[in-house]
Amino acid sequence: MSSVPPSIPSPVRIKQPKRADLVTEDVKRLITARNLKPGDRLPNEKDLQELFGVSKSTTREALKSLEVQGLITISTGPSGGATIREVPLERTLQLMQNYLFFQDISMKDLYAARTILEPELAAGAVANLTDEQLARLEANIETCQPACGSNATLLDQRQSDLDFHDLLAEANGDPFLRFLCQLINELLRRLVVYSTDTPADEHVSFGCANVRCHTAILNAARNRDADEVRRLMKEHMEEAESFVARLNGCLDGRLILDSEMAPQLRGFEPR
Amino acid sequence: MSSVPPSIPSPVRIKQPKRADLVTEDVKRLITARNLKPGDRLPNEKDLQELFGVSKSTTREALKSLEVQGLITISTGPSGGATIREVPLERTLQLMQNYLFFQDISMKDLYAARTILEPELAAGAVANLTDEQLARLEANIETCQPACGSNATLLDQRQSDLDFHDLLAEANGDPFLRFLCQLINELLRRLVVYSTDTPADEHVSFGCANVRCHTAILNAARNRDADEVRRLMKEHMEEAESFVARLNGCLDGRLILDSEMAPQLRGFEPR
DNA sequence: TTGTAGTATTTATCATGATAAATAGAACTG
DNA sequence: CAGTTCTATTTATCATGATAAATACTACAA
Repeated sequence: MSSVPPSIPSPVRIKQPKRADLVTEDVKRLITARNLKPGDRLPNEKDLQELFGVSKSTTREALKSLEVQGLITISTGPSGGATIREVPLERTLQLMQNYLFFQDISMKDLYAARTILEPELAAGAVANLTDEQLARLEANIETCQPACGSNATLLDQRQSDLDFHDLLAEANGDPFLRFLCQLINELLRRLVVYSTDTPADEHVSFGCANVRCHTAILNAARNRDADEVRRLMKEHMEEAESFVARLNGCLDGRLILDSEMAPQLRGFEPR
Repeated sequence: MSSVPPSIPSPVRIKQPKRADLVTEDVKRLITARNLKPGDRLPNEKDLQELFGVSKSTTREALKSLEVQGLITISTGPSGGATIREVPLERTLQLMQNYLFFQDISMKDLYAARTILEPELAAGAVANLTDEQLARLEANIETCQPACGSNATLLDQRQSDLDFHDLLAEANGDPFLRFLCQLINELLRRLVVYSTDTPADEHVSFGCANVRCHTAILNAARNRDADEVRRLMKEHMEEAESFVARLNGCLDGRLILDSEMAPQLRGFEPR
């Protein structure tokens, strides 16, 4: 018999890591150790097989893992293979939604976080807003003017409303706060559904209120009045939450698919 | 399982989605459509091959993708194969750290978000805290008493300090706010490094201040005084940030590996 | 110069096993 | 009954191609 001691049947046996996962880790170490940057290339499949002493299928699974994690793209052709890339925001948001799919997140929860974060995000963006960004904010408000719209148009407006907040997020210098707000915006964008029997005029009221709030925020931002922006945004969030509640807005519990997301997910990287 | 469908050469080339990714999407649709829950099993490899009309390697890559995303675990043996699971928090945090690896997040950014969120998190937890949780908080404070410790012990105390905040997070009823705070805690836990030449007594001061703050927060929590908890936590965050700054704490820019994380990542699921 | 056609490289996908390891459940044993 | 062994099932990993498709580059033609 071998020298391995008779494994004591413990309640939790240690799961043997799979080779592909070990290779994935090795590649990550390689990235950290060699300080590889987006655009740098990994060795091709054949070389990786030799480098780590594993078979083709194991190598391919490891690369698949890195691809799913958003860390590499793979292309065919000469000088093809795996290229490191900056993990796209969209990819991260999608992976996060896999998690939230199983959590019982309510609209109330989302708005609780939003009411805390958005005012600070907006206030922090005020100082950085360029003329161009201010112009885009103004243009966005135009788009959101609720005219006589079909129901589909009204839903489109809910999407455009969110763009206003994404634009503000872009102007904030804090990448982490930005990320948190983008996450919330994305969740609202993908998962909010309204009951079909909601009267259209309620939606119109919602749109009008948003336009009013956004306009006020934009004006305060033009005056570089961060405190006022914070105050207005807080009000806006509280009002918006009550509108959503009145419209029976709730979160759709479903898995987001890759194909619903931005094209960068497909792995195409211009340069 | 025959040949790949021919593609018509169009003027606008769209990146052809890979088969494995299409299969991954199909499985996700299956999960949503059939309302599959954690513990439910997918068909085995062979059946999936037939179901989707793809080869073994493609099937395996699709399963690998789902596994990396944390949506399934795979086991061998009779009645083995892919089992749906709730995406573990740890998995999600790791995937998110892949994203943040490329973002230039500073300690200041992290503490900005923390100072906004933690006070609300703590205040929201007060009403829900059970006696058992209060006891655990108290026990945690004991652990963090900075005695005469080696440098390694001092760093361990930084980790234990974070446990206090994780314990509070657990008691908050809002799963989304909880998630955000757990994310921050995890980032601090994994990525904060201190310069080696920091005097030990500064670390001791830090530890003492934390114990003081945590004690005050615990007392206020026992009195179910949410406002006081909020106020104390805000103070605590501001003080902690200045301590970290004085200790030259900064974020280690590296990729987190699976093996650093909790065992649930390995795919083991009791039941 | 500009566009096209050819060529070599590399991944994508398929096919078809073989051996090893993990595992659940049945059969056996003290 | 409790523990062990046997056995069938299923994935893990390897091996070894073959054909198809995407792509970078080069050579050639208008």
